[in-house]
Amino acid sequence: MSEKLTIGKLASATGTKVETIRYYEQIGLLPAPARSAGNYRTYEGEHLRRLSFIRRARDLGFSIDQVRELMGLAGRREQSCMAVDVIAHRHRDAITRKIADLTALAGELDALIDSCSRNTVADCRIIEALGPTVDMPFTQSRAHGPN
Amino acid sequence: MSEKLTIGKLASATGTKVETIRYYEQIGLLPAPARSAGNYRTYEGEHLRRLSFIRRARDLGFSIDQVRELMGLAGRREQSCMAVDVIAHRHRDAITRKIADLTALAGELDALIDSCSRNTVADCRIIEALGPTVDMPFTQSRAHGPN
DNA sequence: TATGCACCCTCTAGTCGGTAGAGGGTCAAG
DNA sequence: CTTGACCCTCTACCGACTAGAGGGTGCATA
Repeated sequence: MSEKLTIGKLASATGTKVETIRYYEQIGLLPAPARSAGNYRTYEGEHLRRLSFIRRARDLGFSIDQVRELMGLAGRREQSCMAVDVIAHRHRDAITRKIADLTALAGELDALIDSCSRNTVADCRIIEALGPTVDMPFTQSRAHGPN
Repeated sequence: MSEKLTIGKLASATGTKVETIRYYEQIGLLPAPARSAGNYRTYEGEHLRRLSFIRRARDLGFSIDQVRELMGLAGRREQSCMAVDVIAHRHRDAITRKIADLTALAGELDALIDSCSRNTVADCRIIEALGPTVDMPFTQSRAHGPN
């Protein structure tokens, strides 16, 4: 039983912040460990395994709910892993969509940036492109000011 | 002065939710409008212009702080628009990074998904790849259960 | 033995950009 | 005069943490 860890050791072993570990315990993602005489959390190898799993899944962008699902499924070793596959695919699809969205956004921004003449704000095409009216954006508002 | 708008009209004119408009007022992004006798917000053309600007910038992914900056700059018409250009470029760079991160992630996920044999969880390579130990993930933990 | 320091504890509040709901008031039409 | 759409404020919630206050513990060193 030399595998006892303080929260700090577990944190550095998994590349997680101490606060995050306590947070995972609070939301029921990581089981509450035993406590020492001085009320310190004492983690075992099992916690290390679980937290590593959580970290890897999180690093791959799975949500906490997805991680919960994956961990639930991981325990049922004799069942089909189709459900696991489905979660992974869904996540992959979401990432595909996100990349497409960002790429479209990047295109729009590039057009905006290219149009900038780098002169004064008065004829800045970026500001122009953002505003609905071509001339006099916000000139009235200086009376009561932005913010 | 036929340009007076209720919050609902402003919302549908700009494709914003009513709650979001009130939120923008609360955080000082949109100036507080005059009130009617019945305490209704009464917006003018200027508000419409400002909110349209905000919406477009937000749709392009600028943060609220960036929108604040852009609006501050938009008023100073005689100054150089270099600062505007800088904000746009910074945002564009952030998006480039995000796309790269997501693309890398997608690659990792694809490898994971390809490796799935679609048999039982026991030999599911997805679960395996997530866990640090190849055998017996979480088998002890079923005693006190996940969550 | 005292003291210092790193580490741990709980509890609360803040981040970002809204969203949702409770519990009420206003306005115009029929 | 009632109905229903709209508006008001206030508060709490979402995800996934992060930060800080105010205190306790454990160990090494003087």
